[in-house]
Amino acid sequence: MTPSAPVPRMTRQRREILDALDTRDFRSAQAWHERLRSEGSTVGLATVYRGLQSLAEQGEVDAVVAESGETLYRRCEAGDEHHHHLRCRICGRAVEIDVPEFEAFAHRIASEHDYGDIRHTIELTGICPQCRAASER
Amino acid sequence: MTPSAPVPRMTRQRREILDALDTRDFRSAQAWHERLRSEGSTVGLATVYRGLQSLAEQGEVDAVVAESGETLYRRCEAGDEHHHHLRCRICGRAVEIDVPEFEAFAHRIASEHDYGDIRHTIELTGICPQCRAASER
DNA sequence: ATGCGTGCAAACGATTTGCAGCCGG
DNA sequence: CCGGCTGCAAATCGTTTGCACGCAT
Repeated sequence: MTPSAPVPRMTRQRREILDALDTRDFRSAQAWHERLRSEGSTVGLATVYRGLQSLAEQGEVDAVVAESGETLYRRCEAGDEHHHHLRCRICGRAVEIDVPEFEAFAHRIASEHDYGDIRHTIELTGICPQCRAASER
Repeated sequence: MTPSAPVPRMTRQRREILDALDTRDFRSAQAWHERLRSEGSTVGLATVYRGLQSLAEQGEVDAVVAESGETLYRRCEAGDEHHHHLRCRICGRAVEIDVPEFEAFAHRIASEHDYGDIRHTIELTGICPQCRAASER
């Protein structure tokens, strides 16, 4: 089906991006770029954008669109294909959750309305313990 | 709790925006603006943005962030406070669905992780019957 | 009268793209 | 060697904002 996209070339900057993606936090492309620079990398912002995009296509990273409209990325949990998160609206820290029943539910609704090629996003956000403590003083 | 936000003034352009919001489709602020102009209104783009924002705050319109990052709006179903949609990725047409079990689920997960002020977004997208037919020829 | 709402254009912030040179395969 | 990858800067794009003026209250 897929006309076999060319395998991305392994360059220094691509490796650096991969290496940087070690935390479990969602961060914007700009934030990742900033982090890379602060660690001595000379990678360009555009390259980080292009790299994260291609990694997202390969399923190497998760990408979510925040309410602000900016896209946040983080390394994907290896293997596990489909998952959702509970993300803190303040610090971005996220924990993975699973919504077993929901997958089935989505498809039932979809076929009920005769919609095809179903895709779903569940964004669960809140304020994490640390941020709650910080904000209520 | 809320320090009572001032009641929006009812101006010609605000009325026009309200009037235009008659379909059940999600559209971008720019799309609504275009529609208003094409119907003879002279309302400005910035005003449409400001108007839709304030309407969203009042709960008069729904706002969802598309994958592209742009915000889509449509009139809210009267009364019904919380709901979700199955939206066509091609034409934007959406049907309202409800996910009764999910509300409870969201709060269980939240308290499990000690997150507060929980908010959730469920975006169910697919290709509607018409668009499927159109695209497969 | 007062000051919120509006229009316009400039400002913005995130992301994308054109292009010349680099370098991994 | 060659085409994909990179960096940079300029270009887009959606959205926001500053400001002077008009109009709803």
